[in-house]
Amino acid sequence: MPEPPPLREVPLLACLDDALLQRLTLESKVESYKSGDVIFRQGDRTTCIVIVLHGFVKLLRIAPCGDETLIDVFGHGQSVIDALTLNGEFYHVSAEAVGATRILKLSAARFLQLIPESPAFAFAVLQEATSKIRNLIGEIESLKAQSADNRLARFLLSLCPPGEDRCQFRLPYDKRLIAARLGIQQETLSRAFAKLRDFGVRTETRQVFVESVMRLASAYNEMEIGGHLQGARLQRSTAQDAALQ
Amino acid sequence: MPEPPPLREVPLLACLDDALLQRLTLESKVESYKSGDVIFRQGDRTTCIVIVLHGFVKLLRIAPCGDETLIDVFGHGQSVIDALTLNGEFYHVSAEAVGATRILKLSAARFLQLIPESPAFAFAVLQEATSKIRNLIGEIESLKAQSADNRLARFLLSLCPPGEDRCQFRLPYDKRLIAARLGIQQETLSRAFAKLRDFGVRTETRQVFVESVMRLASAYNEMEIGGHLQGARLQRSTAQDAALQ
DNA sequence: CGCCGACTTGAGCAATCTCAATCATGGTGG
DNA sequence: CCACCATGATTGAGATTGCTCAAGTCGGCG
Repeated sequence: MPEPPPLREVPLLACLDDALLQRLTLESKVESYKSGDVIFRQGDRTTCIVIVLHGFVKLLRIAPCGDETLIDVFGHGQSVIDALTLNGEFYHVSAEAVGATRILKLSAARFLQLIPESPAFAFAVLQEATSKIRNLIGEIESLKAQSADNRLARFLLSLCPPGEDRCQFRLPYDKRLIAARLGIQQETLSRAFAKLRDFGVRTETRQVFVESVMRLASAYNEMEIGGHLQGARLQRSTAQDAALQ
Repeated sequence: MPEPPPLREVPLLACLDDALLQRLTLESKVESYKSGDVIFRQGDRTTCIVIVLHGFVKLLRIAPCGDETLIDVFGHGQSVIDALTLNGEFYHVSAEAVGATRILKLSAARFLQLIPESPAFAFAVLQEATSKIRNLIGEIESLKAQSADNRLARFLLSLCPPGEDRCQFRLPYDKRLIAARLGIQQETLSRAFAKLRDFGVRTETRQVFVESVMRLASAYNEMEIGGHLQGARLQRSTAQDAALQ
């Protein structure tokens, strides 16, 4: 179990000098949650910026009818940037602890004050935001263009420790949550794992053994072809009169 | 056909004083494209920030196998913020003109210089980025939790001019592109339109007539119940040992 | 030992895709 | 002015993917 990392190791805060870091963390607090606890709720007024120190935090969107859709999962050292709003508005997602979790809560007000004061900080926040955008775009691509099997393969590839071709690792959280992350049901996830067995992926509950990352990667790339080229090449679209309304 | 809007009307630039706006636009240029022209290509070095003056710009992700996935569509006055990278890196998406389009290309280098110089500008950029994040989150929610019919209804609702209950409007671009935006095939889109006829939505090619926005909105909300409550309420997930790897 | 939760597996069903045919529509050239 | 072609849109039929419901297994823990 890693100790709460020095705040310097949090990318978002790495650029702050001592004085600013001081000011930012003066009103901050470390909190612990148990699995399922709500950290903040969609619709509540934005009061704090959350940084995960230990464990995982999941972000959900809650529809009027009560449906919960998993948006993102954050781990060790990550800042929950999706929730950032600049005008003291309201959270547009809810955050819950996954397993026992420890987080740092920064005051949103202080956080926002610092942006104009420190260009480096503003830059770091922007960096975080653009990288999150890239992330979400990848997610959308995945959801729109890939099958459940593909998405699982991609997910597993992202978990393989770099460097080794044969490797093993633990799934970071339970399969129900992984399924939600991939946008499928747990039964479908189970079957997707079963299909990957043919490509050298074995699982024992949480533990995953990958015979060859290369093989898995090429399976990932060929699956869409192996199936029958489902990914639609977009046609040209015309909008002669592109005037809206 | 609206004239190219004064740059002051572009939200991203509204906060700049004359001197800074001058500096930013010194190296900028206005360019015209015809339908399908590539504005920038995924993988190319990031050289400019694009603002749409007239027409539409679509963003695509291109997979190694050649599949193109539509990520986003931008219209009049919007800045193509998804493409922003801070370290003079590479575009991670491609941009193409949809119909005849006129855009403003700002120098990315100048753009980045301005961020530390003007806190207000940094704030505006960040604002744009966080609002894009909200947007993409909505997209993901839609893709994960809603049926094709729902997504179309939601899309149409977003196009209805505010205030009126009975209304009509033109679709901003052709149905193939709309289908791609919703993550479905054009045939499926066609059938989705057919289903909405029962809820007072009629179409004549590009023109859409909505009998009652309220009715459409309630159809949108009830469809998931009317069907059979497909949206999975997420279960609690445990991750006792949440240590990654 | 027995329960509970997480995971797996099977069977049938629903949503969506694919392929193919048809039908408008608008522009073009004779 | 009209035949003709290209493009977009619609519709039908069958294949596929993923979902739902229902058992059944496995492993840990009181």
